[in-house]
Amino acid sequence: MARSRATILDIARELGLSKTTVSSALGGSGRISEEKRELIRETAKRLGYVTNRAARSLRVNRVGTIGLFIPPLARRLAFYMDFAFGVTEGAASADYDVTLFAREFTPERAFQVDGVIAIDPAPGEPLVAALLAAGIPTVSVGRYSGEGQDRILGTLEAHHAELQTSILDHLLSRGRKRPALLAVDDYSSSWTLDTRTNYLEWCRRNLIEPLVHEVESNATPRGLVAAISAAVEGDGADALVCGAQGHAAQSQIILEGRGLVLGRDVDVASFAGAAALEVGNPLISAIDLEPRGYGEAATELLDAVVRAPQEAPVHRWFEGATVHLADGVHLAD
Amino acid sequence: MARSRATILDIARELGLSKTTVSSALGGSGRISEEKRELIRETAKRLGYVTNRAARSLRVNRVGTIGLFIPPLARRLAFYMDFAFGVTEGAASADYDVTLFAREFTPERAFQVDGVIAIDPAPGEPLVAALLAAGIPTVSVGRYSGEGQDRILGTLEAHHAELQTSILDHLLSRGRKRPALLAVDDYSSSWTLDTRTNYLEWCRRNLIEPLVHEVESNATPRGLVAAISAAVEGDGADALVCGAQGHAAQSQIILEGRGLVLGRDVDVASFAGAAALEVGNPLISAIDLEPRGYGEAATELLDAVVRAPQEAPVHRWFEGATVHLADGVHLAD
DNA sequence: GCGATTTGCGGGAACGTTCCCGCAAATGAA
DNA sequence: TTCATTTGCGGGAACGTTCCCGCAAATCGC
Repeated sequence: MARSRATILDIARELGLSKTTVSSALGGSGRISEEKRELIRETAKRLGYVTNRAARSLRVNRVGTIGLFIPPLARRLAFYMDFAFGVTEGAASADYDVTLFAREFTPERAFQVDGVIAIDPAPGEPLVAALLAAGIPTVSVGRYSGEGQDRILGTLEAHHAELQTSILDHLLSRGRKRPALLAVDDYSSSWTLDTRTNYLEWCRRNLIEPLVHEVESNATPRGLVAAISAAVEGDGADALVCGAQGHAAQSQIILEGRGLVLGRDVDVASFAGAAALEVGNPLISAIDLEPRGYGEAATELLDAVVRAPQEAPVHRWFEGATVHLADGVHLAD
Repeated sequence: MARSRATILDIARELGLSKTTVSSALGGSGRISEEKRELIRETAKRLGYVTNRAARSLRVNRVGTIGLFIPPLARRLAFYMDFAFGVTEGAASADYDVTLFAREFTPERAFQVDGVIAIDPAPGEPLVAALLAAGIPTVSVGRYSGEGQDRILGTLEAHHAELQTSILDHLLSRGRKRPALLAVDDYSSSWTLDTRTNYLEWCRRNLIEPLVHEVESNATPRGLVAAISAAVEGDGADALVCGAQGHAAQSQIILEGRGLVLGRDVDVASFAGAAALEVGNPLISAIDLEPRGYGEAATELLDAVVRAPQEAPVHRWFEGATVHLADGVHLAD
């Protein structure tokens, strides 16, 4: 496509100025009279000028692109999709584009990025290890452990443990003494792993018998039905805590189909509430992880550590995640 | 990040050759002795050389990146996520990176891409219109109609109508005379619109009373339950055809919760089967849209029309989508 | 009114590639 | 041997920016 765009030189010629003047007028730097600057801006617009990023990149040694890594098994989840578009939005305001990482990362076929965001990488995730080994500035969302972890420039974390604990505490305060965890068997995301240990830890602290039921991450509805039966009928669980987006909503359907009333006969909660489906659902307690804001925050962190390199790795908390508690009917104790 | 990578000149100096020689050895062009070419390749690897895409782009006037547009309301659907990674994979083998389009496209803040893939754009979608107006090479997956539609370089289509018809025919052949459509109210994707008209058309041809029930695209489970009740109990539907990924699986749960047996009392089908959940589910008839392959095919089409510009717009069919029919129990007529 | 500083702008090099051309040496045909 | 062709490689320019520096003219301090 030989679409020859107007260059800075075209503008300069048009106005009888030099490219230096035009460049600094457009870039905001340099000492230019305000009237001339405005004139240059106008003609740039008129000629349909758009700055050639390749040329700029070459000169300033900065690509203007950040890479995004999402764990393969997690890619289909709406949460990560929302996160991705959050990153894209944050990136846009910092003048980055976002490239999706799918293929392998090898020295020969390296992506050309200023940095990358890796969300919930499993311990030792090969792609992240390769990035770190290659010295690509990398920020992790959720802790990364494994090969090269000391080369991570920054980590963004949400208060997963506290939020999850507050949900469990709420259930307990409502008199639910047998909350079961419906966990998924996806170990490619660190979040899944952390969730489980946090639940077990909470049970230990509160002297509550842990009831963990595993659901295949891409199981048929049957699998969920079986897990719920095992929990409610088998174990006598009085509350269901779901570790995957959408599972709480599906649980609601299943339980109501059996004539149970949510908030009275049984409580349902989600550690990763899907928008509308679970977050905002008055019968379900759910953590709203605010994926878009999370993504934007990740971009800000990456931008910060890339711009102003720090001695030590930077750690930041993401404060946007919130918990929505369903009150249900008052339970007599 | 002042990570100074090895350049072509470093290799040239190291071997006492000229940059031209090194460049053509690495690029595969030019007349070079095979031994020298191998030597150059080795030292390139040894020095950790990776070609600077900015410099190349500047020289050859090609960016090496394609943009991907997904309708805002559809972004959260797993189908589009899979499609996106299909595109990314196809792009990788053609040596492209993939940039996600989230922000506006304006002449001043233009993305720097060689072309873009727009999937299921609604008629007149503003971003697509802007791209076409700016002369960005654009390929549409699913027909695009509206402003600038004649500037579309290529269109990739799946046999949605035929596949959907074959599902409806199958239901009919099993004696289901009152199949209801559970449609979603998302009009930002052309696929949704086409699905509905195709269903109505089929009903007209087969003298069957159309039963359309609308579900909010991000409704709570309650909404789906209500729609199903209205269809099955209200309208006496004997089959449910779902127009959104995941709805068939949820329908299964709801119906089984009511003691109905799928394939005997009622049939369930999906026009957009979710992997594992619906496609491969022996009780549900589902169209497997093969999103990954679809994405790869889209990349191939874009690459083709960008490389070798055609006179007329190119139209291609995607043959990868398949339909999986659930037999259920034999129904006496 | 005179030197010092500031303002407004331009020249030129550099970023790392690719590609056109040129030129010597090697090879071929006669 | 002689001339034509091929082979192997290098010089140099160009892609569009940015940025360092230089240099007049204008402004300022006293």
